Amino acid sequence: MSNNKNRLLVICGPTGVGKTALGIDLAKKFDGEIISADSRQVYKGLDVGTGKDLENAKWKDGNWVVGGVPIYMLDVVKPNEPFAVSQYQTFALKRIDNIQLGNKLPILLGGTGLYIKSIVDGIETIGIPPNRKLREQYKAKSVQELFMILSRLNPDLANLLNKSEQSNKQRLLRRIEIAQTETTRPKATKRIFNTLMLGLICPNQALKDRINERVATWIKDGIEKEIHTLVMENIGWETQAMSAIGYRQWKPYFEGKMSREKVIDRWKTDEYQYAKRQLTWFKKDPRIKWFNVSSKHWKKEVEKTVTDWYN
RNA sequence: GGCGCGGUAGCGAAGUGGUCAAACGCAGUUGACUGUAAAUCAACCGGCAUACGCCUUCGGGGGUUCGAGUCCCUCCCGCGCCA
Repeated sequence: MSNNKNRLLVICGPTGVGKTALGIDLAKKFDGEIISADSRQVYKGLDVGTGKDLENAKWKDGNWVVGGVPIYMLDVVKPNEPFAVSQYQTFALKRIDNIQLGNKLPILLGGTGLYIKSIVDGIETIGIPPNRKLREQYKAKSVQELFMILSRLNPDLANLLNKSEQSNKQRLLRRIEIAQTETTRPKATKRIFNTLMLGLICPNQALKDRINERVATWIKDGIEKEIHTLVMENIGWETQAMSAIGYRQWKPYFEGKMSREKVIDRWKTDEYQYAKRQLTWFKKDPRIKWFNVSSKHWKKEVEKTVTDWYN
């Protein structure tokens, strides 16, 4: 396959900067199709609060199509099912292959850094599945104990961990899992693309404003009703899907323990904090070309960058 | 008008004579993160200083004390009860 045929355009950035709109724009101009890289939009039934922009969308052949542009990796699992990067990687890579085979430009678009990483860089240990038994067994152990266990299994790895990682139970459990299966590790998928990575950004206050506006819109668009439906369908608050921002915050409200107003405040704050975390992740990737959506000609600049790369 | 309770760092809230620049939570800042990633976790978080440290704080003012956020007096403000 020639280099030209192996293009992958990536659009990333924090929540609320307008990634989707740009993606659709570029898809139209460069004959592309979009693969969403969003860990919560994969869930069916989580529409309003995850910002799936489906107003003018049509469901066609098992996928959403907006303005003639297909968007894949939305609504791929039921809200009571777990979903992880490995599944994402598998499905998304297949999609990319298909799009390239159809001589179109795949556009990987989203705010989930790890998902993007799984496509662009691969994840070495991605073939090691979670060990539910182990997780259950070690659930009650302290962070210190887990660290000791890991140290015994793989001292070198343990010593590499920084303070943050050493205190992170979730991550420690995962590391123990990996250490235990080290010898039988399956080969990881590694693909090399001709990649252009675009990052969208805007000044802090502007981002905050955008987030506040979006939240207001989502409330108007019926987030409460959507959650009510999920609750009626017995989707538990503890599910991965319901841990999404804009959903989990409503738990105390539905239980009559918190006012609507407070829930919404909490929601906005969490949304903003999330955006900051996304930025922390993306900022350290030197391949990303950043565009400030508050500046005047950012779209033209983006188009120029893509054109230069495309030709 | 009387009695009672309370005013602590951006917010909430501990603290009752020294170990208090002041627990803890939230917010904030910076960051980590290769199968939960919209998750999970870390550091910092009065001012100045890289740091030893120095300086200014616990409603205002005045006292007691070697020493006060902590005790006394007084004033201001909020809440509750009685008038």
